[in-house]
Amino acid sequence: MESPQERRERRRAEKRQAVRRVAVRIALDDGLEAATVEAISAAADISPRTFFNYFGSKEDALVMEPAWRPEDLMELLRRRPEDEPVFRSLQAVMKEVGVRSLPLWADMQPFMELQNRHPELAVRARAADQAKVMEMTLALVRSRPGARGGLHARLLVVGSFGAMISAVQESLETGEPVEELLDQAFALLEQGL
Amino acid sequence: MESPQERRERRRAEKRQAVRRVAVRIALDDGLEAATVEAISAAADISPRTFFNYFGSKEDALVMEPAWRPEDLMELLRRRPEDEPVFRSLQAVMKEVGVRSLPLWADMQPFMELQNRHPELAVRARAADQAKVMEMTLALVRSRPGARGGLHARLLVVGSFGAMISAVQESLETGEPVEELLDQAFALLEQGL
DNA sequence: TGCAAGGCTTGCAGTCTCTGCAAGAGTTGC
DNA sequence: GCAACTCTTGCAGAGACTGCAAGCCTTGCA
Repeated sequence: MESPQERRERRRAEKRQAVRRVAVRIALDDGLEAATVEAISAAADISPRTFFNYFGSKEDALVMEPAWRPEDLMELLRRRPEDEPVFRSLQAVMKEVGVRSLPLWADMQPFMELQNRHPELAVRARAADQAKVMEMTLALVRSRPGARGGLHARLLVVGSFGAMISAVQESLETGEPVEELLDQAFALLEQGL
Repeated sequence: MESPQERRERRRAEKRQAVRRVAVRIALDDGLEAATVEAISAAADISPRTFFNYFGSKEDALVMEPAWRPEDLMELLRRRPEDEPVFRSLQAVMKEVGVRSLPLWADMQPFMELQNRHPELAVRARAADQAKVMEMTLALVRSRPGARGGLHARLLVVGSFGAMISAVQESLETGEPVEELLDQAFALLEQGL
């Protein structure tokens, strides 16, 4: 049975996705500059004001629903055993995050197409979250026993996130399973490029 | 002797830096939301319209002058010998770029402070260039002989840029020389984290 | 010195993103 | 069927950004 609370959340999520689809379609068909908030909300049959109840910014509606919020990722990291090597923790969490994205990839071809045409979109839309989570991850890595200097910690973090993003993009492009690609990516990082 | 052309360019660059300083100072003293284009240009003694002759966006004025444009970096990469291993080419170019930044770091303490408080600023301001240059680098890496698959190429690119950024930030924080840190970073990438 | 060409600065008007507020409509719980 | 709650919307306003055209200033040259 579904509680009213859950019901509301589900319908909200569905509406978000519906608006996203409309927005991306407009951007693909008529160009990015045609995808104004006014145009999107008209096509999605909501008021412009309501658009901003669903999305914090216009760009938000033009990129894929994120599979994780910064807090989620940090929570996953903190739950890892204290004595696990940091590299393994990062690998495990990135894998979890990558796999968790899968169900959201149902109808993402248009998103990929838009991402190819305007690669700066995702970066801009997620800049704040990205920066935040990388900063927190860096702090966490440094606090772990066995930290090997500032530069090493930084490389661990940028490497891990880079590996995840690379694996995801490669998977989207070639169709290979993300999990394997993630393992390969981390193996490359571990053993050297 | 200085040609009139050069003279104009120099004065333009000086003015850019002057406006930058003013903008960052306001953001640090009164908060980011107080740093409106109107406030900045008033403090810099130019009209708001002129502000946009110098900067493509407000955020542009709040981050450090970039040491390279995408074309510069690609040019550096293309000039590398054809038979050099890609990894070495990337290492050499990133080193060149890192070192070239040095003269621009004369009075960057305020920029660092702002960057610490709002880490998303630089990402957002440089998103388009960053995305563009990484895409082009990826294409170039893939076209080089000895390419080892899509995932490997992606990791080379994100790893190289990550190494450069990590080394620069670490150097800014600890005062260690960038060149050494860059070598260390690439050694870590090469031999494994 | 004086003038023509080209660059720089500016104001203006307009578009677009985004926000706070408050009114109204629809839902839910009892 | 009423009270509390949530959701949608309009409105007004701030702030980023752009194209255009007028005026100013510098530079090159006679």
